[in-house]
Amino acid sequence: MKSVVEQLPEIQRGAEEILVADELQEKLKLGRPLRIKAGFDPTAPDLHLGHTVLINKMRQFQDLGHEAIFLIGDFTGMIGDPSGKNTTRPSLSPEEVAANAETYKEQIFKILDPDKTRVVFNSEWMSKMDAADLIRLAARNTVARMLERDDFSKRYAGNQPIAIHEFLYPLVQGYDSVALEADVELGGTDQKFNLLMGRQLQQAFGQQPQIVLTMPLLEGLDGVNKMSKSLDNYIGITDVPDDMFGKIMSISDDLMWRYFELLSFRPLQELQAFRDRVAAGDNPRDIKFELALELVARFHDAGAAEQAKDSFINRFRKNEVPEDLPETLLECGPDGQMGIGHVLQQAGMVASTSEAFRMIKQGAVRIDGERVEDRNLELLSGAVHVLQVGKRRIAKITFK
RNA sequence: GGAGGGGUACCCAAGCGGUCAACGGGGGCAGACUGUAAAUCUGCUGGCUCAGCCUUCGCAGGUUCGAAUCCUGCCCCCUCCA
Repeated sequence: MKSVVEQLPEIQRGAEEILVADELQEKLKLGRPLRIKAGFDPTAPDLHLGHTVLINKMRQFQDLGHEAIFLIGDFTGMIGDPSGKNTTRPSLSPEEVAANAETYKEQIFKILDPDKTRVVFNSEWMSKMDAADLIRLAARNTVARMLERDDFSKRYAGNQPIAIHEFLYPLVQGYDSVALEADVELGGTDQKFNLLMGRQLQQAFGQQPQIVLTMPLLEGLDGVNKMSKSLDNYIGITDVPDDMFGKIMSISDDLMWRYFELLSFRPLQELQAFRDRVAAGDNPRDIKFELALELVARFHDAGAAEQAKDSFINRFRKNEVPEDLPETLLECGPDGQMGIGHVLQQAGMVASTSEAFRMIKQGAVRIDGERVEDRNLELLSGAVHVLQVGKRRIAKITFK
């Protein structure tokens, strides 16, 4: 195991806050593997790069010889995290939870070492807790303390309802740390309150309090809002290589540096070297290629990454049509033809035929590279065409 | 329980009898310019069998030649009082 002095800077990389840093040093000095806990919601097994900021940090701890505990909050999921705007969530059946857990494993083990990862469910201990236990747990805290929390206090001040069970969420999450005897808990900055609750409860239960390490929330493709599926500004870790590569290339230059910091495994000196190159006049696009290559290789492999880069260059720099297009088969009517509006709509390239006509009017639609001017264009059965709407939507369509 | 204010398209927000498929802003999409970057300019942003037609302004009725706009009932939200 590396020395404390070697470990510290790596642990601090990208971290927003470490509470309390001195205590972390003390724990590291123990020289034993620390138990690193991070909790995940059981309802969203489709991970995107935003989630991986945390998982990367777990991986880093693993590499330093510590034990990563991937906690699936199947019990907490029944409550619904009050952090942010969420109000209620559907409760999941045990089968659904199990299925989601499998999906999680498939995805996280692209980053984490399966042999060094413990996957646990908090229903394991929470479902054994009876009402009396729960009341004792609740007695460890006060309403005033709960109201310190930002979203609660805002809602309270703004006359928004706060259901009593929402107070239980931080308590349960905190109790997870007690049950696991966690040494460190990782979470997004929005989780700070919940993470600190773990410290408090551990102390109440006579344990050494865990270290809280918060990571920033990664901005999505728009560069403003946090990455999330509902805002459709995400890069899914199961995205196919071409999509993933393309999405990374579409982020702004400013955002690129942020992604490098939080997503890349490159040493900090290398990142500085990239900045120097751009400052010296290099095209930031070429640096962005490096980022895209690294990330696509992580979730697929190096060959796929190179291929994605080639097809990106062919498509957007040389304006060629990519080789492996999504193919669609459409069936023409009895008259053996189909209007362009319907084609685009049925191929899922536009939401409605109205939108299709709008796109044509704006010069966004191309067939086999030729811009479509006539909205009454009919395509004949037996034909095969490559259709494009704008720069990003493209498909090969066979007419039957 | 009482008094007042409000529910308009993805979001904010005008409109208060016809000229409203509904001003304006945000967001999004598209075109130009580029590096599928940023910035900028332009256009679009309910649906359809698309030079026309159909359905939208919390819900259900009503008045009227004509309603998002007026009337009645209902639902929901906010503010103040108890």
